[in-house]
Amino acid sequence: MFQEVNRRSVSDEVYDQLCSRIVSQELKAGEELPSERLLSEMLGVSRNAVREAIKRLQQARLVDVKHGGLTTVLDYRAEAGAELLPSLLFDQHSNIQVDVARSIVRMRQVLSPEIAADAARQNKADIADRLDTVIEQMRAAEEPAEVQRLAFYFWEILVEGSGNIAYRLAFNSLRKTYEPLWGLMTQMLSGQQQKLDVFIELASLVRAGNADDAACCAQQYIDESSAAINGFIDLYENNNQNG
Amino acid sequence: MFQEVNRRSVSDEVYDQLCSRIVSQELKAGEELPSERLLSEMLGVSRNAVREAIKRLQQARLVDVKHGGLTTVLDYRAEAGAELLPSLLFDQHSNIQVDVARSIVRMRQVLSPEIAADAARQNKADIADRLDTVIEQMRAAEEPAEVQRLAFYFWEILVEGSGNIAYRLAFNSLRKTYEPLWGLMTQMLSGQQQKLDVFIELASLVRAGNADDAACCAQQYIDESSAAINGFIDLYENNNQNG
DNA sequence: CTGGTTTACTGGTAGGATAAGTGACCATTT
DNA sequence: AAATGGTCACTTATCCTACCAGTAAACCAG
Repeated sequence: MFQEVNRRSVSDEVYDQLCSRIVSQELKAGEELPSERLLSEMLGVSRNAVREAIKRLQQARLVDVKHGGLTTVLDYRAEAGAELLPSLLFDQHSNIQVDVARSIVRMRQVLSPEIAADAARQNKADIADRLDTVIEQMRAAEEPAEVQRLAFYFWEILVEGSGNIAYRLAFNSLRKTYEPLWGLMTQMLSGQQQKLDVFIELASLVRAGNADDAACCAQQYIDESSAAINGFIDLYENNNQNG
Repeated sequence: MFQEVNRRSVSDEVYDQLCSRIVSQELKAGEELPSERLLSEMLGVSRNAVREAIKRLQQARLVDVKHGGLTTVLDYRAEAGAELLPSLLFDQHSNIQVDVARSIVRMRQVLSPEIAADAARQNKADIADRLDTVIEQMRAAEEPAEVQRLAFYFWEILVEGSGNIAYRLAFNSLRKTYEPLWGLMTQMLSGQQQKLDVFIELASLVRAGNADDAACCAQQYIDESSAAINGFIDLYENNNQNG
């Protein structure tokens, strides 16, 4: 009904502006940013806000700040981490960058089978229990969007269950990237997730500690899911080229 | 002879201190940070420095800042991205967290074969050319450390060649994580990389666009490499338990 | 019980003062 | 002429004070 008002701080605004200019190559690697004072003057904000924004750019390894010298732009492809993906998914006109989208789908596709395998190897009953709980909820759910949400939650549990913090954090990054597309995703995959068989099988394989079959089962599921998403990405790409 | 002086800014210091307290669960999820004014007083720094540090914590999704209210600590396992890995690798006493180290090795192990396959699928001659150049340099290199460095560079090229930005950024995160261990790594793997056969074969498979064999070849290499590293991690763990 | 007001917190923004690093330039020395 | 070291005009780093704005709880009037 009512959507929360979008309240953004000045320094967020500055950060986004600089970040998008760097990502869009408008500010190329090796180039120098204006000085903080000049920037704050040009943007009509306090130096404080500019400093906070630049600190964040520095943390994202998008710029190199040198005391007494100018701040230089770094090559984000070579330096930045996975936390940059959300900024890369959309260009300046809010169009989806299809190559970025495909990259994310692909990475998810590659990691998922091994995550399932590792989760099975842990052989922890509580993980299987949690998976079963989600399956029950999926059975009870009525709306496809709800089933969709639970399906992603199922995977979150598997990731957690793999006991691999690198998987976990990488998946957090991926999740943050496709979060703005959540509405689209549920539409795209609406006709798919109805059959719970795969989830049930996966949960039982994890409970049995059968890593190889779990990987195989997961791969089968994730390949289908990825193909579906990629189909929509192709569609989006073609539509955007024509219109 | 002379080593560079370690110059760190105040806000970096504040950030590290808060970050490590959150990661070490000393500040648990859901708990509230002291107010900015109080923090700046307790730490003996200006409020400005505290604000810059908190902005970075916010960007790393370690805290949730609410205007007019207190900032609360988030569950970093559920929220943070891969950029947090470097902070997780060492605990407060600078001991390596072996489970984190194993996680990183594992993720690298899982991704690498598919990266090689995707790079081969691109079928770009310039990638193969660059790989060949590195092989020549490896042949010419004398010190094992140099060969080691080039081996990692070889993989960087493959990652770039896969055309997958998610791989690229994830690998950047991994690289930043094991960068402080670079000295150790070269020692650990010193007896291994001498044989260039695998690299030569990989480069030729990429040139031929043979994705399946490239994946297989990469997997063979990366499995050996991972086993070697894991062996050292086990050693480290046992040594640390005893002494 | 509801809705407004006050108050005392919180974070957000602004901009000045001072310290300190950097690099170009210049004077001195050799 | 070349090397050394000082000066100066930039920059960022830090701190400070003031004020704006949101929050929540206490309080009060209808």
